[in-house]
Amino acid sequence: MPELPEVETTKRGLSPVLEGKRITKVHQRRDNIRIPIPADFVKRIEGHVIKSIVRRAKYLQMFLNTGDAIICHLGMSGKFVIREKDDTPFAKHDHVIFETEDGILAIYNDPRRFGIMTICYENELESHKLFKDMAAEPLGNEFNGAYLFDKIKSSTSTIKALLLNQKVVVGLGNIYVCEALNMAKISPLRKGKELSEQDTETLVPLIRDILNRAIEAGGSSLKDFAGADGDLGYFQHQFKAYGREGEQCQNDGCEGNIDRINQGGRSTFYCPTCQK
DNA sequence: ATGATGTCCTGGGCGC
DNA sequence: TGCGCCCAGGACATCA
Repeated sequence: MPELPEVETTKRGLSPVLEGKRITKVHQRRDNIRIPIPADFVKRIEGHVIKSIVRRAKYLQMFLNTGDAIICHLGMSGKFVIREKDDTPFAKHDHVIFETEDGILAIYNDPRRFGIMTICYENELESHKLFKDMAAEPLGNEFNGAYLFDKIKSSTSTIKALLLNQKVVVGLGNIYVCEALNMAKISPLRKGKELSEQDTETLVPLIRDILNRAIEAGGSSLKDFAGADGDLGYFQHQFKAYGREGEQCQNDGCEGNIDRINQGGRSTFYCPTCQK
């Protein structure tokens, strides 16, 4: 389930393979993923050079020397696989493949097709409907306790829903929201307007901390990349609350157990004993 | 305007 | 063994 750290890791894995490289061939094997792939997608990329790759929220933006930007979202099951070009046939869910001038394949594979692959002019990115309403990056300077407090202080939505809302802060998904709230000892059931500025001052550094540690774990996974199977962005990571229903809470001195509840059709894992 | 719910999609796990 | 059911989940669309 790619959230910010997985997308960042994917970006760091793609950069050395694609940046500065000419894309000699694009294999587009479907018309759509979650939304249609533009009809001129292949034509606008083939023969051109990827200047740089940037992560924004859970999106990758690949800037071409033509002034176009490829926009890519991994959805929930999307990933890039890197391998040298050979005779191996493409797999069932290999939807888009970028082939570089030096014979490397960057394969976008996405079984559940919740991802996005599209393209737009670089100078229209900021006003693009996918990006125009986005909140601050959680690892950027703009995101601090006061920022978060201001975004949620009058909301009757739960803090769980608010942290998942990309207009409040981007990049967080179900897993890291559960983890951050557990570490902050804040109940996912509390409404935004019930949090104090002290609460948000506690929460923000913990969000940054868990994201940074996950990115670090992702970076370690890339070091072994040459010997691995070529899958970018997915790595071993231990969570303290997520997926640990029935296990003891790991917070210092807490003897409660992790519970699993349903919020908005999604599972929330939290400790009712210490998360108030 | 805000918040809650529905929707898309496939593979894996489970119960019978 | 196989069938059907449910679940995972990001973000937009739609409804109240």
